[in-house]
Amino acid sequence: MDGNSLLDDDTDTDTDTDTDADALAASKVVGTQTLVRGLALLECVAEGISNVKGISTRLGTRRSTTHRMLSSLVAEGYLHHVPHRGYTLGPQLIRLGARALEQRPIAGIARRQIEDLARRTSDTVHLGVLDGATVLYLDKIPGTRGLEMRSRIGQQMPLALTGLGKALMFGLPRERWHPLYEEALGLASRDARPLSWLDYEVQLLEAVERGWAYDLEENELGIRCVAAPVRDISGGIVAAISIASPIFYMAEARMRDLGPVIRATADAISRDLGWES
Amino acid sequence: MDGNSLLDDDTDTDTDTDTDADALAASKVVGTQTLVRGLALLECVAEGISNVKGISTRLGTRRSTTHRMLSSLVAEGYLHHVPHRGYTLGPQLIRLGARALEQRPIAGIARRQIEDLARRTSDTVHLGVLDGATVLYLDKIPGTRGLEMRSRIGQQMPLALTGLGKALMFGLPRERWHPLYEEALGLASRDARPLSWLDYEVQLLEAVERGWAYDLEENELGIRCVAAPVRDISGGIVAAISIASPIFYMAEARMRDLGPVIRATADAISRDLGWES
DNA sequence: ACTACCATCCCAAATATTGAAACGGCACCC
DNA sequence: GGGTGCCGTTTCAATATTTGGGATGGTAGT
Repeated sequence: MDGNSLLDDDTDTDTDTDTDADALAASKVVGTQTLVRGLALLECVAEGISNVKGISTRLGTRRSTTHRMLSSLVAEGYLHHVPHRGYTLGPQLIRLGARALEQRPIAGIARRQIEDLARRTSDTVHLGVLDGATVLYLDKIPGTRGLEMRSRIGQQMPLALTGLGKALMFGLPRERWHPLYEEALGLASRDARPLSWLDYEVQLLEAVERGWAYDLEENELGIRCVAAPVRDISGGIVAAISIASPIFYMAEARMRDLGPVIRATADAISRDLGWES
Repeated sequence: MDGNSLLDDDTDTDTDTDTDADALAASKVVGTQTLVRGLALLECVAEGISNVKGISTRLGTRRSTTHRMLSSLVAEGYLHHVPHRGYTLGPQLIRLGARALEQRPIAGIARRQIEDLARRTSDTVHLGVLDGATVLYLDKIPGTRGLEMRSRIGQQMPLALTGLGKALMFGLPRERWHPLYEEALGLASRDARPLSWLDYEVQLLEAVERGWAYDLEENELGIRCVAAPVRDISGGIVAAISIASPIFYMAEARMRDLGPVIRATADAISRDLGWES
């Protein structure tokens, strides 16, 4: 589907027609081909391929074509161009990204609540939604403990290895859990916790029962978090929030205490979204 | 229904064939027409036009064409589609927006410094760059005084009416000041301060001399700020930072004291960018 | 029930895109 | 400093791609 799961094949290798690209593999584009190509180009640049040649080979288009598309993108502000230096994502994307965030009602509605939560706990609070096999951070209120977390709005993390992600998985059918677990292990940054699938499933079931999820350094070393799902009027899970902190401030006892707290905030947001009881 | 009559400054002198669209007026598109149309479509949705009909008339394309482009955009995650409800900007844009932010070296380099500044002053600190006649917020460290400002990363504000913007104007040729001032008055949210151009110019000149700029509630009522420009290795101004706070915490005396402080941080960032002396 | 409007699909016409070639220049590497 | 490779840009004929009218089935809202 949206599999842009390549890491960095980058330079060269191909010689003649077909290129290495999966771009052609997805030749059964949905609607307007040219448009899809242009978007692929954007993602190319997003991945850091900043030269014309690299982009051409990656997309399977000739130089002049690539150049023409690049011109449009630059003219519209979607890309920034430093003449003999390369292309980078432009200001228009920053703007649209911000707009996209604004258009999510959840982000606005939850703002107050999670700010309040962050203030009361002094910890970092995240708001995230499901996006494929990942969790997409929609908002972040930094903690006031001095130490900053690496997370950023707009970032993505493997679903199954974050507290936020686990809370989102509450709402998914159980048969999807295992594939997500596997995929997360693949996406996992460093040598992740060797938590077996059996243990994982048991823990997730317990979390569902309990109403909130824990993350014990599975995603980021030294960081623990507690997370709970947010529901909308239909009762479905549409987002999740989490409280995260360095392990030093997150003893097991505190995590247990935080459970009902985050649950309360999550439910409050849910009620703001029209959820009942 | 929902109007398609957005305010546009462009020359709408021609007007003959279809719709009011300026899209056709810009028929001298730079590169690939289809791509440009798709981007225009994105901005349409960004402005809140969420139905097919509205978009069609705005762009001057027929329904089937519009629909085809929308399909592509949805399939790639750039738009989100709720079947009989409309289109909204999608997660892909949130991602790319975040990436675009990351790709700006300034944002990363300045992070530490402005975090530090925010901590020391307890106020909100902004980082912004020039974008046309507006200032584009690249980063924001919220203050710890409880009161939150409305600003958000990715947002734009009229250049001439913000501290950040004035600091950015330091680097612009003086003949551009007046048009920017005029444009800002046009963009100004509410009935802004009736600061005459003459007074404005004098104050800006003083600010240049001084090395930092003030904003006395010109942009947001009840908010004052102090701002200073950031330079790169070429000596040109590439960004600006500001300290903002509710007027209660921003007596004139404090603003004067804050001048050298923000100047020091701005210069420190500049040095990190390669600026010398 | 009835009337919009929306979501989709099809296909011939023609428009807009493509890619090859070419040229001047900049950059980086010997 | 000379060489070499990539970049930026333009041209043009061939054609693949987009276009849009029309037609259908469905969903909301009245």
